[in-house]
Amino acid sequence: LLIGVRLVRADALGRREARIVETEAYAGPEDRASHARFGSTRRNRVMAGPPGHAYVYLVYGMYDCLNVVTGPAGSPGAVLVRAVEPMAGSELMRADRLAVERRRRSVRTDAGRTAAEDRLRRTPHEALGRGPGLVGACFGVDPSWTGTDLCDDHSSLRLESTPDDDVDGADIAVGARIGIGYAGDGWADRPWRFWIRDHPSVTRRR
DNA sequence: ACAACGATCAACT
DNA sequence: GTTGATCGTTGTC
Repeated sequence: LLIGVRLVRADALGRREARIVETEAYAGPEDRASHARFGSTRRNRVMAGPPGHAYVYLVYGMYDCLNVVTGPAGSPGAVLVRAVEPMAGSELMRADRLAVERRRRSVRTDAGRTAAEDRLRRTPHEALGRGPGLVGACFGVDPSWTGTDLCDDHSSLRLESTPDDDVDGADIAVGARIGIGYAGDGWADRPWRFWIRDHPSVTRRR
């Protein structure tokens, strides 16, 4: 399980670090909610590769979502990082989230501009990475990051764990995955979403 | 070639 | 509780 593990991006810009507090599991072709459900394609082919690599895709035309490939090579699967708690480098996270807002506003009317920026300025620390699209924005990743070896200490984007990251099993809540109603009975309600109960950085109920 | 549709978020009522 | 923004991927013709 990835809950409690640190997501780290370290490069010339600096070091950002966040604790994973919410995830969702996606399986292979049999999972009607998984990107692997159509077999191997150019987009998802990394899902069938060796575990521990990044799979980043664009959703709704504007949000980049980060997944960690799971399972042995040949068995496609991935875990979506739905939310993180910032631990270090939150200035960089804010900067990249602002960059996303600026990108959006270039095709928007003047009216919405300052409102979005002001809101980000008021966004509390623990809410910076509260949502899969926001995780991607905080870490400045896009689909070109697909294939990055997250288990390699030399990768600028990687996973790290420390003894502090051990989570008590009793603190982990389980439920249905979000935003996959199209998958149908038996898959849409499959309890493959995991989060730290009552954690402030976990996405809210809808 | 073309049309439909999301593993979302924020701003509305 | 509803809706608009925005575009690559996928399935269909």
